[in-house]
Formats: sequence, C-alpha cells, structure tokens
Amino acid sequence: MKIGELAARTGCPVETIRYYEREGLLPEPARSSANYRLYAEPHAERLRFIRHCRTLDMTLEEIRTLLDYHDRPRQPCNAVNGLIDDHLAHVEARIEQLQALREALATLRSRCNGETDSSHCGILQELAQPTPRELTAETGEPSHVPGPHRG
Amino acid sequence: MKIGELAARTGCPVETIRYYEREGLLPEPARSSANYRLYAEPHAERLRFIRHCRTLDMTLEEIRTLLDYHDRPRQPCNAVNGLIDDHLAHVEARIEQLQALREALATLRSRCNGETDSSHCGILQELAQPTPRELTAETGEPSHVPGPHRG
DNA sequence: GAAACACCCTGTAGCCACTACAGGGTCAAG
DNA sequence: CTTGACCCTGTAGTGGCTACAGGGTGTTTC
Repeated sequence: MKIGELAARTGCPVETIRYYEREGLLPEPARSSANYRLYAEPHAERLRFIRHCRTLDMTLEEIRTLLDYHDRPRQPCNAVNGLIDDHLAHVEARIEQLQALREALATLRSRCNGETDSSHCGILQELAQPTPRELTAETGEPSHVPGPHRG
Repeated sequence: MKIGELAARTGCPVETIRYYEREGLLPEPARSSANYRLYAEPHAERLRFIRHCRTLDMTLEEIRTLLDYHDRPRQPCNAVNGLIDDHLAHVEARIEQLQALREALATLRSRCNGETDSSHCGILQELAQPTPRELTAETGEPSHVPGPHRG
C-alpha cells in the first residue's frame, strides 16, 4: 500500500509518517518504480504501536526504547515496567500541577468585582503582584508533561 | 539597574528577559554609554506580571492581551474575565485528558505479569493493538494546555 | 598597567513533535 | 491533453525558551 492508504488506515497524517521514518521509528519501506513508498502490514502494526504510545503522551525517545524491546524480545521486560511507571509518575505530577493551577485561576477569577473600567479590575491588580511562592517553587525533577496549550 | 540585577530580583533568566523584549512584551529600556540595558522599577513590575501569568500557563499571546488592558485601563474589563474563563476551561479540559491518560497507563501497567522475557510482555502486546477509540476521539476544540513532557 | 574575571552585547541555532509549504514528478479518468 | 489526486524532497515555521559563538565593558587584584 502507498503512504496515503497507510495514513487512512492508521489515522496518522502522511507528513507525520515520513517524519517518523526520518526519526528512525519506522524502517524505510520498499519503493515503487515511481519512487513511491510501499508499505506492508508490519509497517501498519508498528505505526499503530507508535500512535498508541503517542496518545499516551510518551515522547518519541520513550517510544524508541519500547520499540527496542519489541524488536529484541529476548531482553527482560523489567525496564518496560520501569518506563511505564516513570511515565505514569510524570503524568500524575502534571495533574497535580494543573490542579493547583486551576485553584489559582479560580481564585484569580473571583477577584473581578464587575467594575466596567479595567483600571479597577482586581484580576489585573492581582497579576501585578509577585508570583506566590507555592507556584514558583521548584518541584524536584522536571515533569516532562506539557501544560495547557496544545493544538 | 542592569539586566542581571533585574533577573535576580524577578527570578527570570537574563536570556528570557531579552526574549520578552524581542517579543514586545517588555518595552525597550534605556541604555548606558556601554550599551547596557538600564531598567527601572516599572520594568520589574511588568516582568513580574508576565512571569506570574506564565506560572498560570498562559501563552505569551494571552499575556499580551492582558498587558493591553493593563496599559489602556479605560477599556471595560469583561474581556479580562473572558480570557481567564477560557484559560480555566483549557486547564480543566487538560486535567480531564490527563486523568484519562493516567487510567490508561495504569491499566497498561497491570498487563505485565512478571515474565522475564519481553516477547511475552503484556504491555508490549497491548501497545501493539490499535489505539482504543476513547483515546483517539477528537475532543472538540484543541486544548492548548501542554501534556506531560516539559523541562 | 596588565591580566583575570564577571558581566554585558548581538545573532544564531537548537529543543520537541510535528505542520505547512514550495516546487516538482506520476498516474488514471474524462 | 488536461485536470486532479496523489506522491516526492527539502526547508521553514510553531512556542517559549535555552545555549552557544564571538565579541565588548568594567572592576579587582597583582
């Protein structure tokens, strides 16, 4: 099958498939006489594996590691457990951060008393204050889970 | 004060201050005879405002909008409320996504039965399956809140 | 007065995981 | 023979920084 069909079957954009190939996550497929990429079922399976991991917000680096275990199955799988555990910890840490954020935003939101003139807006006044310590504090290891702004 | 002192006072790295200036969030300060940036207290206040917003995971674009209200205070502040509400909604949506993610990861984690050989690892087998619909589904508007991987 | 050092400057490239072109080739249908 | 859908490579852009390279400035110390 050509790249468009693979894309349709897996729900992964064509450009992203080529990107994964450049990144070495997908092997280079065969080519037709017109230099079109020609994929078979194993490619589709591997791509589904990658996309499944991506919906779990794993980095490409983490996925590379998992694919490595997948490709060389004689290794012990403890490291797979460890990778998942670490990732789970990252996600949980990020949830806690975002919950604190939600609290802070809700408090902020309650500052506005309905003045029509933004020079008296409590939200803007609050934001002009230095950031409270509990939001500034380093939370140990970096979380590696993105925040609220994604396409 | 020079840029290093401003950085120390606000906890914002020097490079980031220059970046905010390039982005038009901080006005261009006066310069010394040696072409060093010279800041005064209003610059520090504005920078604290920006950093406070950033700890609330607002985008620079959102912050630009808020600064606009801050700078031209005769405008009504309803839009400020709206911006905060929208942002809060993004954060809440992202929390829900991450909670679903946590569930999925926990389920995945439970798949490993302790086999020593990764060819029998239930986690890898599970990941090789197509992504379940509930994780694939489009959730309406994009969330714009980052996921679990951040420095 | 010179050397060491901390600080400052500009400009550019890198990070991640894509996404979006530009500029071209291929192929089947009408 | 032209339209249109698909494919190719390569490059640049996204956000919010971060990290240089390659230079200038200013104070301190020998």
